[in-house]
Amino acid sequence: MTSATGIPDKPALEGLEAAWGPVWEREGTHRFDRAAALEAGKASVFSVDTPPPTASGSLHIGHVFSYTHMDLAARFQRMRGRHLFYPMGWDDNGLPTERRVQNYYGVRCDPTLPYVPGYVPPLEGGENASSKAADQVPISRRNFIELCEKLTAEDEKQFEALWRDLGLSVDWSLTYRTIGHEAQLAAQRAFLRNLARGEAYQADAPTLWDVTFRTAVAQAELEDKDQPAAYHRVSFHRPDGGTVDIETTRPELLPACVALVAHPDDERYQALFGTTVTTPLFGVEVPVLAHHLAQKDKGSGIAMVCTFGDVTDVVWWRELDLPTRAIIGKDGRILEDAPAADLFSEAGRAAYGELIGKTVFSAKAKVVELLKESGELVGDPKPITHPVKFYEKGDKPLEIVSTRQWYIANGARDAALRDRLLEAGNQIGFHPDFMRVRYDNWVGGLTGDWLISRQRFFGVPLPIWYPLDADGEVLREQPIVPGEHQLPVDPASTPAPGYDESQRGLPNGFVGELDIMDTWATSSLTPQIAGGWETDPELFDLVFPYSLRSQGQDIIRTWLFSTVLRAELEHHSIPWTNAGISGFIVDPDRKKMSKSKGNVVTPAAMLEEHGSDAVRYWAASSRLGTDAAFDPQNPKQMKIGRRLAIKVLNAAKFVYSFPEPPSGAVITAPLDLDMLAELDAVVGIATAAYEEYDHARALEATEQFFWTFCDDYLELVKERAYAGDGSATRSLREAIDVLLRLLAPVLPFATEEVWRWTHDGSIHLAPWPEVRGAGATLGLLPAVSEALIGIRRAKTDAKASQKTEVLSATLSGPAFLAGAADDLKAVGRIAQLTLVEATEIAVTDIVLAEAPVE
RNA sequence: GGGCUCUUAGCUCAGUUGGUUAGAGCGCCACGUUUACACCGUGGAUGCCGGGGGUUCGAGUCCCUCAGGGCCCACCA
Repeated sequence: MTSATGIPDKPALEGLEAAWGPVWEREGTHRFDRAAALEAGKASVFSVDTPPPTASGSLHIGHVFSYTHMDLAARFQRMRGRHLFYPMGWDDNGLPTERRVQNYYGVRCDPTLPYVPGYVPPLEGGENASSKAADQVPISRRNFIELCEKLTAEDEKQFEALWRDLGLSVDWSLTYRTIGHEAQLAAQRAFLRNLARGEAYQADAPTLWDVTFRTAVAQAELEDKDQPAAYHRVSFHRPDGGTVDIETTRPELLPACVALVAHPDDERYQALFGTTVTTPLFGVEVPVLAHHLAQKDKGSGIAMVCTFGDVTDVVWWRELDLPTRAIIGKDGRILEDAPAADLFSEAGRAAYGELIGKTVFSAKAKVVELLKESGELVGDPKPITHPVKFYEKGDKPLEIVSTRQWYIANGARDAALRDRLLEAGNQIGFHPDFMRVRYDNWVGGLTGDWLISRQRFFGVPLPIWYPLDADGEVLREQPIVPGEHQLPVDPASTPAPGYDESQRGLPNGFVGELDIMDTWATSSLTPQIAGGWETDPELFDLVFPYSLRSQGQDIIRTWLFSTVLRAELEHHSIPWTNAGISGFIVDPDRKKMSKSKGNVVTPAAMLEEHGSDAVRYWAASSRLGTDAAFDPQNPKQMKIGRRLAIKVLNAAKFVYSFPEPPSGAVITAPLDLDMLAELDAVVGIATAAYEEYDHARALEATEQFFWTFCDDYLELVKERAYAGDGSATRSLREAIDVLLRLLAPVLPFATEEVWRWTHDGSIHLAPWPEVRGAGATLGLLPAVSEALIGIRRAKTDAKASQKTEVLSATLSGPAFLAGAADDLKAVGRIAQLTLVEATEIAVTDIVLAEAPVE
């Protein structure tokens, strides 16, 4: 224990972070006391499922905002006597890390290369390194992963330092990494159990594909972006020599065309249904079919179906049982061998030859050129802007490629599961409540199961092998799984159970699955990872379901949903009883603040400039779910918080400067009793607000009272306090003790500094103030304050100093004002005060002395 | 196209189940260096509560409608 320290002459906010952070660490202030929690029982635990920030990204103001909200709830509960289980994770697995490593070290992964021990990358800290793939040195998968681990470890150190500076009351002994051993174990175990129950399965199907990262992506990771495009009117040829014109934005997919589709009711095309037409340039015969999804008013009303231009093509392809003639490879370039090549006309083969190896973009230009030459392009392309699906982290449109992938059932194709998930959502307390709608909408709108496999390198491997038959064919439908005791396992470097490594890739041998799991497949298990699921049952029982999930609203469809899903599948339980959803930060123009704008102030610089308490105050003054405007050029809210924190230091110093109340001092003065009764009411409001995760309301009520306490009460009792009046000095100390604790969640540094002047031990482990039921107040403090304002106004109007003596004045108001008449006389420097009973409070007949009394 | 959310002072926002004369902070104006605080104090001015209609004794609050922001989802020929 750090013993009580002296009260400094000039208390300051500077240096409090550096002073108290290490003390909290040394004293274990934020440590989860498992033994005590076990003793007190599960109900005594408050467990927090913390969002693991993406380690390779940078923390921004939005993180500070939402992590502070979480910390406010945690600190409140800790002071309420709950045992806090408050871990922190780092999401260091996945694509953002890979991308950052590529740029930082100037390398890229090529799994076919051998491992080079002691490899030294071409760049170190090359933030401005070229991101052009051509300039990046190919290295082995193992070398690549080593670099990933190295870089994320560095990032995580910086993140932890920032969070400590911000004063997050995380138990830093409870950290995890989503690429770490525990996370891999939990992710693989959960997957194997999904597989055993039939919830995980593999399927060969058209998949949304990012050509830059060369991986499949899931529905939850999609983002629409408006893109320029053009309608190209193109003529197909009827057997009778006539033409059918279609409009397409993707003429380069003509060689992948498998049909034309129009609406069954469309009279213009009814005669064509059941006939065939031939494609322009390539001369492939394709059927004209009817389908209700075709829209009469779009383009020419008849659409070309290609494998695959968009998700509607996939629907048509599936429902009309069309052939697959894909021409786009996983690298986004036109394949060398077109599946329909033998159907092409002579000219078509020549045309296709000119497309091979081209990107979609250049292939399009080439096809348009050829169509113009052949006269099959009608008119000029009409430029449009339309939404196109992108991977949220990518910058090229997604293609649809047919691949074999792993999925987890998410209710999209299973009404019973979907209902269970909706019911789970109902059981969770969303804060604010309307955020549940976003969850419901997402669950209700799912169009397919969750695609969890990724064709990447840095992530948790799918723990699967496949046998090879005597001909060396991979038997995909007979996956080999490890026992749970073998986990975590990397099938790329460990042989399948029952096989020797020498049999890898050989007939009658085995191959390891190379795909890894999507990062959400791991982070959907954060409660299980942090809580020791299956590895520490005692702990898991204590903390699961968690008390609180805290997160941003932008990841309801990903993290929140997937966590509910995994908990439902594995435990038939909700993962947490409450979900606190923070809004996001908008810039002064009401636009979502984006990193690209360049006006981003780093959190570290902000904490440095304003102080952590000030930044926390800013976050705390916004309610959950509400977007907060933030102008980095003019951070007013920070200044207000800073002012409050400084005021706390000074007011407390002032209070403690009065003589200590004599032992046995009793609070008798009406004004003192009334002030404490008001404070009691504030405790009630703040407590109820925090219990509802309404930290902003708690802060507002507390802050409002605190300023009244300083500006009015403190002024009114000054004279009595100087004189050593026990009622006043005791009241002041009791009040400041309560106020400090009410403010402790928001201003952990300033309140701790002050608390330790007179207490051993941390304020953050002090009990939250109790409502004492002090009863209704007379309203004496506000009434006297009003009278005081009258006196002050008279002096201000007279342009006189507040020190000016009042020779005489008349105070009218309720009779109870008499109880504070002496206090009013003292602070107002009133020589003679006459009391007149009235319902309205007013100070009249004020006669000021000529000059201030020195 | 569907859903959610917001619109209150110049700015950022409170405003509970409808209830006197609608609040706070910032900013602005004036005054004041008072034995906690100049990173200060005191006082003051500031409103078609987005528009329109309705319910009610009474509407910032409830209902309808229109307009405008923001977000999510859907659509992508």
